[in-house]
Amino acid sequence: MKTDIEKIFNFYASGSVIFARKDFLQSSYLPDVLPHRENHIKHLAQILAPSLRLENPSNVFLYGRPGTGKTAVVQYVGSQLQKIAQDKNIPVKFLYVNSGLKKIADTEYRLYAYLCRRMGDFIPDTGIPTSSVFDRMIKALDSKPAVYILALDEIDVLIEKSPNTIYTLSRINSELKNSKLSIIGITNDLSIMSHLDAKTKSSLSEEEIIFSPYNANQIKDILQDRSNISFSPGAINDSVILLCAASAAKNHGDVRRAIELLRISAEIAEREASNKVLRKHVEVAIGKFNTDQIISFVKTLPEHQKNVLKAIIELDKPVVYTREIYNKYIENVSKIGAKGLTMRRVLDILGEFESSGVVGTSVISRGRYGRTKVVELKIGGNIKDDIEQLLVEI
DNA sequence: CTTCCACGGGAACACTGGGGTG
DNA sequence: CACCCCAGTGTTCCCGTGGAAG
Repeated sequence: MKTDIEKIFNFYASGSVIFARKDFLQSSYLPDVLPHRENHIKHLAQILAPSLRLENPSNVFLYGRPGTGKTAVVQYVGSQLQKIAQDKNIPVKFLYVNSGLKKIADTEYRLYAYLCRRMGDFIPDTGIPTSSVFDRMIKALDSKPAVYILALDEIDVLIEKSPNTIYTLSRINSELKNSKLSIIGITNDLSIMSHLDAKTKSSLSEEEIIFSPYNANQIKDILQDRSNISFSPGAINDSVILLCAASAAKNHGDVRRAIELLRISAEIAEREASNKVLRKHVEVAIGKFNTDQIISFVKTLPEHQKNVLKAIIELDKPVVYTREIYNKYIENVSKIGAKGLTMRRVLDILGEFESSGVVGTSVISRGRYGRTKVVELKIGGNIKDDIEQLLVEI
């Protein structure tokens, strides 16, 4: 026993034989080269270039599925622009904000407050009217003449929560006397624009760049590039990369997923004390990837949501109707003397489950017997047990 | 054509955690 | 200090509506 443990620790202590630079496989890592996105980079650079002559660049909208390089392209072009502006002493400021990040910039107030802070004006998390935060933001932006380029990642979150924010931002140049501001909107939700009025829509998307999913070959190239710098020589071979690429290509060409898959595979290999990553490690990683996602989702669910999910699982039928779920749910919670939520709320919770892929739903009309939602659990048999176990403890 | 029942949008509310002002 | 104002979240309440069985 003791020697086993010693073996494990010694193995890790002697350094990794697989990874050379593991941090290059982290999703936060921004590579110097973005293969197969040369045209997008050029296009965006052309749009933003006028800022270097202190002209206001067009607003741009970037569309594309997750993991198609939108964020990387924006950050890459933005940092290059910033660098050149700094060298030549031109007052161009590139501001990247992820407006999907909870509690940071996902509401009107928080976005303005965040921007103020970036500009050095401290704004508390709450307590001040939004309009005065807005005024302070304008003041900060206008304090010195500059061209600001504001990249709003996951802008769909913001649009959905408060279309008003986007409306205001798209008109902000009439409030600014000395400075100018252009917006880069980044989203993977193509339908989101329907929340906006025609004027705002056209002003925001003066230019549009579409990011189509990578195909398996392109993902392979990207993985190859990335593994050259991340792994020790010989630790990884083409067939492993191909397998990761194929799996990700099947999932809408999400390259982030491909890289993560590669990393997990390598971690599994390392844990098995193998000195190279093999196909079997990737196969394990693919399975682990899917289960891990659902399990961590269930783990972080609030109590009410857990109870609803529990009701669905306990009914144990291929498809269930809302009424059945609700009755079961009420039955369960009243057993522990709790009150339980309204039907209306449960309906919304089912909607939340659907958007996270745990269930599939569709609305049908059963004629005389009214309208109902058909709910189908999308959790496979093997993880279902794990999840039931998680839910028992509530 | 009627009838039924949940769907789903929207308003309103409660509550939390935090202002600024006198 | 007390007091009222502010934003955000999760919830309830209200209600018009879709659409196939009967």
